[in-house]
Amino acid sequence: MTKISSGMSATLAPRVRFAPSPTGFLHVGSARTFIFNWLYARHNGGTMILRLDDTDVERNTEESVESIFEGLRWLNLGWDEEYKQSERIELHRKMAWTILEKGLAYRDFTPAHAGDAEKSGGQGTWLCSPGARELSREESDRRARAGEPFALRFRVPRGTGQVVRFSDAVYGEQAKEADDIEDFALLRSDGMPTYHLASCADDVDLRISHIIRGQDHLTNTFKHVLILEAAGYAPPQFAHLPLLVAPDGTKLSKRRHGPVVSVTTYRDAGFLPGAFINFLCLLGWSPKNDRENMSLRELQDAFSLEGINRSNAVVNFKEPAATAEEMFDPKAVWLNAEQIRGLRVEDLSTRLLPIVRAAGYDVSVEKMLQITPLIRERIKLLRDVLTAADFFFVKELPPYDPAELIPQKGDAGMALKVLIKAREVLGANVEFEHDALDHALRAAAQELGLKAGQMFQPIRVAVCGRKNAPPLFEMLAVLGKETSLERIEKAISQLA
RNA sequence: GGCGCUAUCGUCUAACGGUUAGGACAUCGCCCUCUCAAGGCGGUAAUACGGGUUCGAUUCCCGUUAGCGCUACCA
Repeated sequence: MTKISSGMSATLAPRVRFAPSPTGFLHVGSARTFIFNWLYARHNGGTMILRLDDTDVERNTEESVESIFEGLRWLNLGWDEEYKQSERIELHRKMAWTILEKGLAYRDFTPAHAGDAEKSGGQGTWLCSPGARELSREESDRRARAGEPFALRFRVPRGTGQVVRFSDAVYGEQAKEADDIEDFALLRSDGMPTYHLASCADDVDLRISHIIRGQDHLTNTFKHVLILEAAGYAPPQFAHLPLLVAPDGTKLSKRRHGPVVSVTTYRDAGFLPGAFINFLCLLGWSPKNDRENMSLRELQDAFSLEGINRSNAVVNFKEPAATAEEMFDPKAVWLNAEQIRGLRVEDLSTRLLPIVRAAGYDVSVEKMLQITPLIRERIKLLRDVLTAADFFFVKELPPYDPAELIPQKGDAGMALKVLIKAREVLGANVEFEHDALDHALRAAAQELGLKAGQMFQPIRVAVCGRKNAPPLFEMLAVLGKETSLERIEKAISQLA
């Protein structure tokens, strides 16, 4: 009976929505749901709708709304229409009364039951409050008029052998016996709509064609189908996404897993939004052709509901982590490093500069532009710039162990000899540029009868304070003659 | 407890019923090399278990086990 209209909506430009409830920060699972909806809309020339599902006044917070927008803004994908459920309550109630009028809902005057019965010994599921369902309409109306509070419940067609069905784009044909569904609430006793009602009423009103959401809603969908049919509407196309789970196997939650599940944590650690999006897309979806590092445009072109799989995906992270990098899923970090390397120097430099300045270093645009190519292949997260290039930013090097100056198979004497020679060579008329420095320093090594590595290491440590660093000549060129010589001088005095 | 969903290397995944079960990350080794990276090459590593169906099951069916989800006047 509903085949025709749902078939039609599938051929029209799709309308999809992301509907977070503002009860905490935007977490990675929600972000992925947003991204999949967005990708589906953009791939099919449809409309992306953002709807704040804020009917739970008790738990909603303004900070949460702000935090969700903050996360979405960083993703930088945008949306076409925006709604707030709390401003649409009348619409929801209207649908509730329609269902009541049809006799498909009833008033339940029993006080809210506090989910205690099922824990202790209670067999099976709670299905309805005894007596409430059988109350006559006259009696029900009378008590309501008298001002007695009630919740409005859906009258699930139990005992009729009816089976509720829908077809999921990801999980296939779904069926559940009405006997196994409890009389869920539509309206709370304070008159506020429940999630199920509000969601269905809004989806109808906003003409949502495809509901793409987490699999935790799969079993709720039977209730939604019931509501929609009772109100006289054809259900949209459903597509449920496999859940993102923590390394411990449980659904990601802010409560259990902390800030690592917050989108802003990734942002603050120095992920590129594109890499983060890319990573999330690969969780529960595959382009089926072994492509992994993809641009937003490529993701958009390749995206389809058919590519979504059915099993939960683990997001790896370590909560107490030694370094920021260890905290995140290695694949996410790799993708980020990969995309950083793919950035043009100017683009990367522009992203790096604010981070460097926020850390208190006064660095010019020009200087940053010189430094960037030296660290582009050495950083995985944008914030790594602070540890990878710190010696470029400071006037004086922080203290380091002079023993580091000693080269392989050498001793302090050799280090000293090298540095004195370096002071001489670099202090002379050599141009501070790669090739010239290369020639001069290699010649010096030969003169001293040393291997190139033995020559370079003391100089490297002297100018940057550590063994692992960008290539020496490039580094000296950026540091400049004055700073380089100052630091070599200091190293010499430390060895003497 | 009831109902539902899921099950391929450590992780993310690929494989119209016929493949030496492929790729990526991670890991290990080698090469390149002024260190560190990056890059190149190679290695280790998987179809949860038991029954069917079939000439032939990772693939289809049933069962077991395990995990997850839902079971609120939360969403």
